[in-house]
Amino acid sequence: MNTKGNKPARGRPKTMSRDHVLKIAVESYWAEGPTGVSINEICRRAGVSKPGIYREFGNEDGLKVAALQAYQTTFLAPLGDILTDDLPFGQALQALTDFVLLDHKAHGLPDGCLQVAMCRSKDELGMHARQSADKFREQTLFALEQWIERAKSKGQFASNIPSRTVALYIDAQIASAMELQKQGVAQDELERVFKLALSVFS
Amino acid sequence: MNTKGNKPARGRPKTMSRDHVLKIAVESYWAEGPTGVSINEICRRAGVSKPGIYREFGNEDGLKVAALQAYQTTFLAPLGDILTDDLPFGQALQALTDFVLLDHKAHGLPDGCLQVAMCRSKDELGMHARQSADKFREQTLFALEQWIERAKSKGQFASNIPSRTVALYIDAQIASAMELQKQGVAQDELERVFKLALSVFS
DNA sequence: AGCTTAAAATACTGATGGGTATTTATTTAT
DNA sequence: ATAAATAAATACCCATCAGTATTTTAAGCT
Repeated sequence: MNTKGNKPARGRPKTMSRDHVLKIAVESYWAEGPTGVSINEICRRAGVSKPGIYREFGNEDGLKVAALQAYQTTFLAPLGDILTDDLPFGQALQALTDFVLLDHKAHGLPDGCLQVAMCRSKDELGMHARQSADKFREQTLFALEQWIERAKSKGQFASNIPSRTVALYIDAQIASAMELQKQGVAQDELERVFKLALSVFS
Repeated sequence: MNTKGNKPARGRPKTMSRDHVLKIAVESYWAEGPTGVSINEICRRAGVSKPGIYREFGNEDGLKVAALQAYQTTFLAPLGDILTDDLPFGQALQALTDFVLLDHKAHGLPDGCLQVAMCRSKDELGMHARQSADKFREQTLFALEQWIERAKSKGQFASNIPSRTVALYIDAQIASAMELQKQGVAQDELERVFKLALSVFS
């Protein structure tokens, strides 16, 4: 909430930057998996003491929740926008393709998707991180579903396949594409695969 | 190789069953992930001492290799058969669907796919387990590719999409379906999603 | 200056991890 | 009987983990 907002009346001034720690945590969990990095290691990388982390985030679960939410708002917001912007269906599909083909390596960011990774390693996570991941997944599936519903009602999606089914399918295609990216599949190959996946709609 | 084949001339007779330990290991890694269960825990579950495991499998990496290979031959062989049986394309697609829709829970087995899980947690694995997972993945992609090539040459697959692209796509659909199963998605919903995925070929 | 407040850093705890040294038990060969 | 061989079981080693108690440092307040 406040990284700098209200300075307390007295006491030793805070030197640890919550945002800096979060950035390190997001990139670490993103690159190495939510269970692949320890708090000790994150402390080392962020140049911060362990009690500092615990004062700021409570416990490991709290850090993971904060990292996941930071990831969601920073890197997954564009996806939500595409689905709620009410674009013509074909245009939205193109935007989806662009989103998926974003070359993270070019921006110095890991491949893959932290949200997907958290969902997958659900049972090695704390309660709150699990809940946060589940909730976001639900919201995304719902947004996909509503988007398909709208496309149907606008006559841009001619099919009697249940919207929920289509939502699950598209969600899976996005996750798969990001997985392929992580595996090092070339961008043009990735594009062919994803466009093949979307070709079910034409 | 030999669980009982050659009995050594002398020494205390072996009581530990390699197959029993492997069965426990496969199910444990399958259900909880290749990094989600420790050797200590597998010892407990198998009712076997730790040095016993190390005598039999060398180290953790060796146990994972053995478990993965047991999984591959036991549960993934049918997939390979479908691809090499030279069935008519439509029939092979149906067999693929049946394979994916196998209800593991009904057989008391975990959902998801250990092979896929191993590939995904590659960088938390030992060298040999990683190599074994990679190799099997390559073989599967190659089998898929050849299968598509054959369908093309038989005129049952009319498209100019590269076979490698199609192979990556189908591989992703199988993995996605197993992931959905693990998430508890209903069988009929799963079937709709998978058939939607395969509808790109008709 | 001295007191209070709060964060930083160090050092610790107990549990668990992978892996192993050592001892004990059970067999065959002499 | 005893020695050799081999597996089983116990007990251990050291690293690392999540989490915490304790002390030190740096500020404001009086």
